[in-house]
Amino acid sequence: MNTPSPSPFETRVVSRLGALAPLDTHEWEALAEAQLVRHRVAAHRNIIEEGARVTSPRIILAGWAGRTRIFADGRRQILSLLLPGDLIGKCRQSHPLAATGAVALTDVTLCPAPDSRHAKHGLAEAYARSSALEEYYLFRQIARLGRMSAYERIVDLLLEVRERLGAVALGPKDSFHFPITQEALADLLGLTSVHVNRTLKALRQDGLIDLRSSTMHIKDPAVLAALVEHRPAAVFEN
Amino acid sequence: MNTPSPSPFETRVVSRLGALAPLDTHEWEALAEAQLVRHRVAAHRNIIEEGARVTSPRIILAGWAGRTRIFADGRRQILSLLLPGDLIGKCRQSHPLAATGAVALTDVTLCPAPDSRHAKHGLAEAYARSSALEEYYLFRQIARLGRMSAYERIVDLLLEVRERLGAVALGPKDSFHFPITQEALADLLGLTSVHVNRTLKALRQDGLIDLRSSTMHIKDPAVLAALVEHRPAAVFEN
DNA sequence: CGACAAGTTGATGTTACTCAAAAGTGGTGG
DNA sequence: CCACCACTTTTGAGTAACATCAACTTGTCG
Repeated sequence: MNTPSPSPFETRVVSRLGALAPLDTHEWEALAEAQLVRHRVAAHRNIIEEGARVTSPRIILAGWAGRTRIFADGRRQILSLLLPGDLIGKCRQSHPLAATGAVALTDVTLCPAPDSRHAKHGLAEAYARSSALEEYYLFRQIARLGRMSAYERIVDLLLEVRERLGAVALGPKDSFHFPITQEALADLLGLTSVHVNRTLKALRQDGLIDLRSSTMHIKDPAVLAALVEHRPAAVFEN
Repeated sequence: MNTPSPSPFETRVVSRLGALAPLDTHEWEALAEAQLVRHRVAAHRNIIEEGARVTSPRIILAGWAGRTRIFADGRRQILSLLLPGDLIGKCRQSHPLAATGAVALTDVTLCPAPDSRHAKHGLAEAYARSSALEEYYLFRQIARLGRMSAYERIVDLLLEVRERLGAVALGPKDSFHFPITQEALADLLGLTSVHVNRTLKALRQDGLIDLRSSTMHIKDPAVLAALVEHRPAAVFEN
């Protein structure tokens, strides 16, 4: 459960927060220290049970997770994707009403998120911005599910993941690790895994992507972006 | 643009905030005063343009509105419903990144939302809770779009509206004013207006609802709730 | 090498979309 | 009060997108 020192990769992950707002040395230290207390969750395991009491806030150091809503008959909707650097467990709202579950889509490593109340303004600011971004992606997810075809949904999601990972873990030449199963992808995009499979095949045949052994390579981001009229990341000033 | 005194109805609307958190007399006064400055937006008109600069926060006194995302080819997705008593324009997050548009689905009356910074803790608390609720409904909207049939989507939405209006404007015997067009309903639920029409017909034939001249009557809420395994409003303890 | 999860493919069924037109509704001005 | 208009609702017929069911194949890991 504990590992001596954070890897450079994970340090980079936590620094996503630093990119969201300037942090002072005290806050950087708090983050570095937080990383020493790791917690791992195996793929397919729940990180938070749906309807559970509020847990203390955590940061995802590695792996992909998702907020989930499970139906009584077994249907599952992944409400939103949680990627390395994302906060989970909601520092954000004093009233964590939205008791959704969270599941590890791959093996996931977590660490506690430093309390922003004991910190300077910077960390609280970073959390607030992270939360604002999260809301932006929720709206995007709604538009995707409500008004896009299967083909467009996948394209739009790929662009979103690329954008979100960009700050953290983008590989060379627009390729990145894409470890999610087609089953999970289906639950995220409101489709069946069979249809996801066929649609990915179509994307490959159209020469838009190259997906092999969990590595996604986007051949031409601009072409994808045009398909879903994607405006490059709503940049926020200040 | 100004009307002398708030009607009892609208007073009741603003009091939704009072139901979310206890307010002191000073805050009640601020709310009462805010209502004197009205602003009307006709149906189909935009309240906020998509991508516009942040506007000052407002409260919906009357009418229905919706956050929107418009696609270049004309497709429209209503991201969320904004009902009387709801806040619009986001007091909530210091970083209003999510620059969605907002459209009046019916004639809408607005008033400015009192600044919570000048107020006691109560008002800020009420805003925070309102915002937490909003997030809850966003998650619900995602689950609806991603994993429910047209029939279920409408049922689930009706229960949500009933629940949200309940605090404010529920008529006698589970009937309430339901002024939204089938076109707007379609854009909200990710369907076409034709299919919404047919599905409403099915709901009527199944004896679940009675919808005449914009008045929705739910015959047996429990039956509807069973159809979508609806748990009665996530009540939040202090 | 065996076992199990994940990916792939085919055949068929269903839900929801599209196009098109008719019928209802409410508001406005003569 | 009626005639007209625009908007909304309703209905029909044909189609496309996606789901379902059921194999079979390919990886992965012990």
